[in-house]
Amino acid sequence: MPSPIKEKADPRRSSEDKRAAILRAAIKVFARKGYFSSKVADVAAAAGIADGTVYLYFKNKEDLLHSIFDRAMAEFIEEGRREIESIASPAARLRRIAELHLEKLGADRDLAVVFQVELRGSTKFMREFSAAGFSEYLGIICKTIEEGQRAGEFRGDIKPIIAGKILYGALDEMVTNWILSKNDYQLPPMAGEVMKIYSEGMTK
Amino acid sequence: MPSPIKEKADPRRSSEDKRAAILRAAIKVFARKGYFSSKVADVAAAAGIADGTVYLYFKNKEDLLHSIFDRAMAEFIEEGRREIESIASPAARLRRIAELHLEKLGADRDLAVVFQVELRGSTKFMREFSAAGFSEYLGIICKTIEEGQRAGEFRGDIKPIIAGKILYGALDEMVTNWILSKNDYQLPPMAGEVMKIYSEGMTK
Amino acid sequence: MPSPIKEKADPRRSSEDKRAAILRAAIKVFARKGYFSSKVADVAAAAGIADGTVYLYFKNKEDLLHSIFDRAMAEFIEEGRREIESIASPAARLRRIAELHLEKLGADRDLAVVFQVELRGSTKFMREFSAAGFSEYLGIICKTIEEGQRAGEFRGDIKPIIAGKILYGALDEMVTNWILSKNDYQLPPMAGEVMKIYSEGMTK
Amino acid sequence: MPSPIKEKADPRRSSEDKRAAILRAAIKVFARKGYFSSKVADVAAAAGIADGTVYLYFKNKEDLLHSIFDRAMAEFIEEGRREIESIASPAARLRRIAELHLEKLGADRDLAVVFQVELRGSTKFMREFSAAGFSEYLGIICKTIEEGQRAGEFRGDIKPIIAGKILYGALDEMVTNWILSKNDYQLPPMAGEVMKIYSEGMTK
DNA sequence: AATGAATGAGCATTCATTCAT
DNA sequence: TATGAATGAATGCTCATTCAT
Repeated sequence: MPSPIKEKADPRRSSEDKRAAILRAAIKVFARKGYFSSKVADVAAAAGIADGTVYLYFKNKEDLLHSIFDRAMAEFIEEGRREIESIASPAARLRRIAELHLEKLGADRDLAVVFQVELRGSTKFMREFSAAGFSEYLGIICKTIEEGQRAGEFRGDIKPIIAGKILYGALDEMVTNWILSKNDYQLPPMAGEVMKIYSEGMTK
Repeated sequence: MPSPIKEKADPRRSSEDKRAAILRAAIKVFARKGYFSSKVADVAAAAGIADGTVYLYFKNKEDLLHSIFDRAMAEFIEEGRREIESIASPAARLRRIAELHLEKLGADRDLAVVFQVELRGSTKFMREFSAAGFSEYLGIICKTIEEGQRAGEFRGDIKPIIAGKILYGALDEMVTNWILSKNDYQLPPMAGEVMKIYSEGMTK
Repeated sequence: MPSPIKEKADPRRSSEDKRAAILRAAIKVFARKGYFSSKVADVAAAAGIADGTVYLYFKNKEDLLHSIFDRAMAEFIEEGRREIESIASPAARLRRIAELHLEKLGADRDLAVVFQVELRGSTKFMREFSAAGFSEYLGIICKTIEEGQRAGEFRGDIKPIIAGKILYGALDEMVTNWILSKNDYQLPPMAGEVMKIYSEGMTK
Repeated sequence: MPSPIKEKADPRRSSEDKRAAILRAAIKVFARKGYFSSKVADVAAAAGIADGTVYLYFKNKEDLLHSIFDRAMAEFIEEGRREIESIASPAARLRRIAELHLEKLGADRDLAVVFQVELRGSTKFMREFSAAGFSEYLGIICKTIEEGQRAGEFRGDIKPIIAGKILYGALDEMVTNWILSKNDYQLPPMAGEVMKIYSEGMTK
C-alpha cells in the first residue's frame, strides 16, 4: 500500500494536475476573450504560473486549443459509451445521447463556448476536428440509428448518416443558442424538445 | 441609348460596383485563407486596387466581414420572402425555405465557407449576427411554423421557436458538412432528406 | 532634359537613398553593439525611421548583414578592378591591391569592424561569404600572382592559391589588429610593411 | 596500488574530469551549431548531465567559451614552449611554431571551428582574447623573430611585431580555409607552404 | 553534488491603418 | 478618388539561469 505521505512524490500526478489546471485556465480565458484575442500570458496568469511554463506542458498556443478539444471529446465519448451500453432500445439510446450532449455542455458554459465558437474559427481546425473525435462521435450516433433500423424501431427509408447529422445539427444549434442567449435557461431539457420532433420523424 | 463612354459618370453606380468587387474579393480571400490569416492587402490585391482604397469603401477589416454577412443575408431574406409569399401551404413554404437555404449557399462555396466558418470565430460576431439578420431569418421560419400550426398542418404541442431552431440547425449542419467534405456532391438535394424526417416529425 | 524640380518624383533615387541610409545605420549599430546584441529597433532608430520600415527594404535582420557585405564587396571589387587594369606589372598590381584593401577598410572603421568581427560569427555566414564575393576577391589576387609567375616576376615553385591566401591572411590580420587596437594608427601604411616581406618572399 | 573502487573518492580528480567533459561537449556543440545557436541544454545533454549541473562548473554560457579558449591556449603555449626550447636556430623555431599551430588545430576540427569562427563573433570577445593568451602567443612569435634578427638569420629592417602578425595572419587564414573547405585535406603540410614564402621574405 | 521544473525578460516580425501626394 | 510608403503597436516563443529538493 503506497504511503499517502509521499503525495508530492508522484511526478505523474503532479504533472497531470498542472496540465489540467492550465487547460482549465485556457478554457476560461478563450471563452471570455476569444482564442485569437487571448494572449498566452493571459492563460498563464489565469493558471497562476509563468508564461514560459505553459510551454513545458503544451507545444504552443494552438496546442492548447487542440488539447481542450481532445480531452473533452475523449471524456465525453468514453462517458457516453459507458452510459449507453446498458440501454437496450436504440431509440432510448439515442435519446440518452441527446441528453448527455446537452448535459455535458450545459454543465460547463466556458467549455461550451470554446466548442461552439472558438473551435470553429478556421477551416483548418474544422477539418482536423472532423477527422478526429468528432467523426467518432457522429459514428456512434449513426451506428445507433442503424441498429434502430434493424430492430424495426426506426423507418428504413432514411440514410443513417444523414439522420445522424440532422440530430447532431439540431443539438448543436441548441447549444449555440444557449451560449448566445442572455436569459439563462437550462440546456438539458432541450433534449426532450428536440427528441419530441426527431423521434417522431424517425419512427412512423 | 446610353453612351458606354459615360458609364463611369454615374458615381453611385461606379462606387457601388467597386464596393461589390471588393466584397467579392474579400469573400474569396477569407474563404481560402481564413479571416484572421487574410491580410487587407490580400483583399486589395484580389480586387485589383491599392491597399488604402479598401478604406475608402469600408471602415476597417472587420467591416468587410460584417458587410459580407449583411449583404448576403439581406439578399437571401428578400429573395426568400418573394419566393415564399406565393406559396399557400405553410408546410410547402417551409420546404421551400429549406431548399432555398441550401441552394443559395450551395451555389457559392466561398460564401458558404465564410458563413459557416469565418463568421463563427468569435462570440462577438456571433452575438451581433444573432441580433442582426440571423434572428430575422429564424423569425421567418418560426412564423411559418406557427401558421402551419394554426392551419392544422403541424402538431400544436411544439414550441415554434424550438422547432425553428431544429430545422435551422439541421440545415446548417448540412452546409457545414458539405464545405468540409472532400468529395463534392450537390448540396440542394439534402433539403429533401432533411424534410423527409423533419416534416414527418412535425406532422403526425 | 529632365526637370530638376521633380527631384522627389524619381522613386528609384529616393528608394535607393533610404536603403543606403538604413545600411549605413546598420553598419554603425552592428559595429558598436555587435550583430547579435543589436536590435532591429536600434537600426531603425539610428536611421531615423520606424521599425517596420526596415522590412520594406530588407527581408530580415540577417539580410541587413548580408547586404552590408554584398554592397561593400561589390564596390570594393569594382573599384579594385578599375584601379588595377591600368597597372602593367603584376607585382605592382599586387602591391596596389594590398594598399586598396587597407585603404578601403581603414577609411571606415565601423565597416571594418563588421567585416572583421561580425561577419565571422557563424560558419553559416562564413560559408556563404566564401561562396560569394570573397572567393571572387581571392580569385583576383590569385590571377595576379599567376600572371606574375608567367611574367617571371614571381617564383614559380609556389601554388598561386596558397600564396594568395597568405597575402590575404596577412592583410586580414593587419585589419583585425587595427580595429582591436586602442591606440589609433593609420592602417594603409601597413600595406608597405606587409609587402616588404611578402614580395621578397615571392620574388627571388 | 590505488584501488579502482576509490577512484571517485578523489574529489579534485573527479571534479576536473567532469569539468573537462563539459568543455569537450561544449566544443562539439558550439562547433556544430554555433555559439549563439547552441543552448546550454544542448551542452548539458552532450555531456550527459542535467542542465543545472553546468552551472556548478561554469559561471554561465559565456564562461564556457572563455574556458575553451583559456584551456586550449594554455595547453598550446605550454606545449609550444617545451617543444621550442630545445631548438637552437630561431628560424627553425619559427618553422616549428608554424607546424605546431597547424598540427594542434588540424588535429581537432571542432576546436578549430570554435577558434576560427565562434570566438570571433564579437568585439568584446576579440578584445578579451587579445588581452589574454593570444597576445602571449604573438609575443612568443615576436620574441623568436627578434632573436633571429639578433642572430643575423632574419633581415633587420622589419619590425618584429609586424612580421609576427603577418605570420600569424597567414597561418590563421590557412586554418580558416581548412575548416570551411569541403574537400578534406591535411592541414599541417600547409605550414611548409607558408614558410616557403615567409622565410624567404624574412631572410635575404 | 546533482537535478530539472520553473521562471520571465527579451525581440524579430507582421500588418491594419493612415496620410501626403 | 486613388495610391502605397510609412508607421508602430502588439505578441508568441525561447532559453539562460535559479533553486527547492
